[in-house]
Amino acid sequence: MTDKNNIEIPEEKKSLNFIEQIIEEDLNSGKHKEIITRFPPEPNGYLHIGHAKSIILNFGLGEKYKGKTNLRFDDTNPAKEDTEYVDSILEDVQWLGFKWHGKVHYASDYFNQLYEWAVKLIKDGLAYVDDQSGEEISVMRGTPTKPGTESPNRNRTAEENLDLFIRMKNGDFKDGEKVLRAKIDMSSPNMHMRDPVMYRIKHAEHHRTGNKWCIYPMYDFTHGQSDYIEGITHSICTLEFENHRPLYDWFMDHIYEEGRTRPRQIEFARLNLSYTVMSKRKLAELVEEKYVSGWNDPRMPTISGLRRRGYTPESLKLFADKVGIAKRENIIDVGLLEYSIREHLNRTAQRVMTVLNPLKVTITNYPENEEELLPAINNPEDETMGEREVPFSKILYIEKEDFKEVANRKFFRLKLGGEVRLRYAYFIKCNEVIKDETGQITELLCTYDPLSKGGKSPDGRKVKGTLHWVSAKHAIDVDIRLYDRLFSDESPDGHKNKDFKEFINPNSLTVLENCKAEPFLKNAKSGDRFQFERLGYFCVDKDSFENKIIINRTVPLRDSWKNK
RNA sequence: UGACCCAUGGUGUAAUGGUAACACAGCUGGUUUUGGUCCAGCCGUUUCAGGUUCGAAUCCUGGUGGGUCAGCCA
Repeated sequence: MTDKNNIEIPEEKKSLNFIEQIIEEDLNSGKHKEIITRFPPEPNGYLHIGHAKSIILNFGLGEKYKGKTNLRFDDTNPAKEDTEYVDSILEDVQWLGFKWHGKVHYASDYFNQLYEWAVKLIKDGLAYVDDQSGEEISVMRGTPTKPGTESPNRNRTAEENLDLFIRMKNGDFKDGEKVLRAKIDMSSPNMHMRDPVMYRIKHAEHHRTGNKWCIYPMYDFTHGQSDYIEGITHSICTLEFENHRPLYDWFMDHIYEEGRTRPRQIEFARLNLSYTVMSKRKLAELVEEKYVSGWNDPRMPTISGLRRRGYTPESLKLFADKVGIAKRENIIDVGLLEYSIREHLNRTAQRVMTVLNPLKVTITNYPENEEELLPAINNPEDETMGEREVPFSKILYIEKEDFKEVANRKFFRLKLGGEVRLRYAYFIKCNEVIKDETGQITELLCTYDPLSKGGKSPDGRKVKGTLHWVSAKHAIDVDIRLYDRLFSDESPDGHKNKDFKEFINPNSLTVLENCKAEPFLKNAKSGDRFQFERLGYFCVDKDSFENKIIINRTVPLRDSWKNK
């Protein structure tokens, strides 16, 4: 490699994360010819950006290593699950641009097989039916530092256990009356190994199996086996399942058949984002208590919320890439997410001029009924997007905050007696300020320099500021929703004795009505994204109707002018 | 007073025993018909203490700090 005669430039190899390293080892060693991963949501809520990280990881690995990725619903708890969530999850995964291999899988598809494995474990003396109440079981389990106590039912014969289990299945018992437990070790230092419950009785209707079953397997007795059935090679989950891995392996040890693919569980750190909460329970609370308009409120960190806010699938992939994969607990600065959407939209978004808080400007030396069309660049980062024409006339709107009667030299926008450029139009100079009785500025009287058409100075004189503007006569009215972070605290659920809702930002939504937009926006459709010059990236909301366009601000432009 | 896991700039992620790299944030400055973009520079004696080694962010031991586990949730 360091041979001086060797003129080969070593390939710049992007470093692998620890999961990719494991996969490459497994592929190189021949342990697996092909990898199969899976994304296994429980359909009991909407997906959030943390799930997006997991989806991108699992499907990304499948693509990178030319393997497969399954989508499997972990639907073993009929009390909490619903097809509404199934539908939203399907939509979100597809929106992110991923295609699962084959059909959609459901853990409930495996209930028969799971039942048979349970019977096998009973016959092998590795599982027993326990009559104790939930509370008794809990007490008998001990604590992390004190070993548990064995159940009085622990040494029933296989025959008795089998009979009882069949009767559980047949509906002979009420909810909670009996459970099936694995017979492992009540004194294990790992709580999960203290005879974990495998099956519980729930007389509830399941969203897919209806009333066929009244016993349902627990997560631990379902997940690994589902992986096994599907031939999953790498079962990737978050850190809190680390302590479950010995149990995952224990069940696998007792059902595994030589020659089949044996799945391996690998854990990575879940995503945490600053200034928001990520748990399904807390997000549901925000929805139920109407702090937001729904799961897809643009302030929510849900995939559907981000989508409505204007985030693109590409931006979330860019974000996931920057965030990386590791085992360290983390809180990612929400600024990184914002950077990611700017990065994508800067390259792709149509530019347009819109005035949020209009201030009337009359060009006193511009002919009364004259109007002209001025060419404007659609995206300076992408020539192929071409140009459009923007109408100019005597009466215009500029942004209120772009004018100050008097200001220091750091303020290089419009001031009384000062000159600025109107983007793609002319240089204008402000000569007079008109105010109402209360002293509020209502109008500016300006003159333009006809020779500066297009914004180029004819005599080489410079202006420091360039403003966006809209012709009053041609402007269309739009309503704009400005969003700020939902919480005012960096880690709203990180305070011991405080409810996360105490940190809700009361100003997370500002609605501006009758903003003035360039006519180009007339035909904008729900979901269209734009850069409003000098302001930020915006996305047309689905709430828009016939003749009123409603627009969400996705994210402001970076602003290095932090005077004010 | 258990088991398992983690520890590198403000925030994340690399460096796989051989000069601590990249991104974001922040701060300077340059370019610019968006105070955007783009470009350049600045910003860490790798949690501590020992040990192994010619050489340690990396391996070993111990400490400290943090996380997870006591659902018939996933």
